[in-house]
Amino acid sequence: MAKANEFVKEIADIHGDFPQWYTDVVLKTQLVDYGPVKGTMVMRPYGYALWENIQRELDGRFKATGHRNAYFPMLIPYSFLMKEAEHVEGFAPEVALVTHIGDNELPEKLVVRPTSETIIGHMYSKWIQSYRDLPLLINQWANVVRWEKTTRPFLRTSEFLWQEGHTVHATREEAEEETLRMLGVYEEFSRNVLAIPMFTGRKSEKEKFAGADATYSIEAMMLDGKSLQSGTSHYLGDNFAKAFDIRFLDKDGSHKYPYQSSWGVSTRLIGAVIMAHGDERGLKLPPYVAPVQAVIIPIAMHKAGVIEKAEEIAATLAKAGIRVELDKSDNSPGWKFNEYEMKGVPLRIEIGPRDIENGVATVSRRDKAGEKFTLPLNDLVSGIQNLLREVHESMYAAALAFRDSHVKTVKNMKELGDAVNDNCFALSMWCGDRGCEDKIKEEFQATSRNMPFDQSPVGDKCVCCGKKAKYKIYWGKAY
RNA sequence: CGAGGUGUAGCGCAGUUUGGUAGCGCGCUUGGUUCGGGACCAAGAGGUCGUGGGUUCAAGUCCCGUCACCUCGACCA
Repeated sequence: MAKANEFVKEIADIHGDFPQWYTDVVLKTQLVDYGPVKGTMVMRPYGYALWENIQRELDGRFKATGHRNAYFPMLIPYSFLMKEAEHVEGFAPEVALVTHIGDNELPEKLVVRPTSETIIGHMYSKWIQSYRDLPLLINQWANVVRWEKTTRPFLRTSEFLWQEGHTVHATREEAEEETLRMLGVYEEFSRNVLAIPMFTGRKSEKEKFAGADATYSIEAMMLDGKSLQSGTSHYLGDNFAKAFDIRFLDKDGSHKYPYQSSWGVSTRLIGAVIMAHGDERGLKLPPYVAPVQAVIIPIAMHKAGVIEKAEEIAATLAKAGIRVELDKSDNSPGWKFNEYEMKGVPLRIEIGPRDIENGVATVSRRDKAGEKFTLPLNDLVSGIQNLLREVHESMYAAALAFRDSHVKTVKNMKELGDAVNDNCFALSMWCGDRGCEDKIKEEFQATSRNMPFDQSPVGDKCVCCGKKAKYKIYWGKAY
């Protein structure tokens, strides 16, 4: 881990702010390819399989909390975007517009959705009449388009895949509760599935979603000490309800505006996985989302019985629900070792004449590359299942230890600057003024990440202006 | 949009200064030998040199235009 971090620092120094190894790894491991249009990506099967596993895990959690999936159109009338003042201002500069069909100009421009609050708001105003229609708990899996100026595979692409939850509640309290519940789902998912510890908390006014009353985020620390906003959950108040005239008749017989939440995570999570766990050898995928959890590499394939044994083991593991792949290609074993380590496959199982003779398989863990040990063939399924769990736990522990050692509590601007320039997050008190946030951005290229729910103070003065502090907040350089 | 850079085989590049047969590495194909940490031998396939025009007996190379992409600064899941 330490070695990987040194490597990242070194590369980061050479190539500016963004580590080149990241792009190299993404391309070499065949997660994605560049698309023909700048800033778009083609998700290759290996990368898409990773996304499918993330989807499946998340979707199960959404269902378990009472949500249902639906789908809304990709094209949105431009006028919809205009209905919520802050929302237009936030998104208009980066939306793609459809202006023509063939040679005919459209009477009204269409927006390729950058997010779906507006079209969903429009539909919800038709769907919701009574308090009996609430709460309305809906999620959408979709693609969105945001034309950012600079793009990075997974971290910031012109088009990306995500899920967006859009809920409607009769009361403010219920909507706020939902906002925090889903933030909690994201945190739990990150910890138990992606093996990434997240800082959860509220974003500053400056950093919040255009049109929201409050935005909460999960923030992950990458191995170069930078922050990646990995998911957000917004409390929308009644802003969109008023803009789209969503009203319900309450028990007391009066019309009321409901309160809403929206929340989303995207393919950016794949970027988080790469940069929170990966190293100079390539990917290090957390077992519960790895497209291939264990790869079987037959040794001396031409010798009698080797292939047959490897196939038998593959079938046994697959039957037990382990995502297993047998590589029968005629590449040399050494080549295969490097290939699957680069691709981040958590476990490698070697099976050769020597193993068969001894009734074992030779196994190696990606998170502890180089170490080899043996497992008895007669109990391989539980052996592999235990190892997958252990790999997950040690990956989480390593990420947490790294993060803990890269957070510094700071009292003044010098300490804050030193911390973020030393690839750390800074935790400080803050007066809450936009001016101080702007100043920190200007001086150190660091932005506020979020304000943790545990607001027990680490001082009483703002780190920047020295006035009485209102909040405890994390700062960091971010992707 | 401001500054800089690059376009030559699937990928990475040399060749451009000084115009003269289109090259190298990896990958790919075929055959053989190998196989416990990125194997080796042999034979092959693969090119409108980003693009349009000009100069010249002759242009990847020189001149003019144009397009695309990359890096760095202002916006962002």
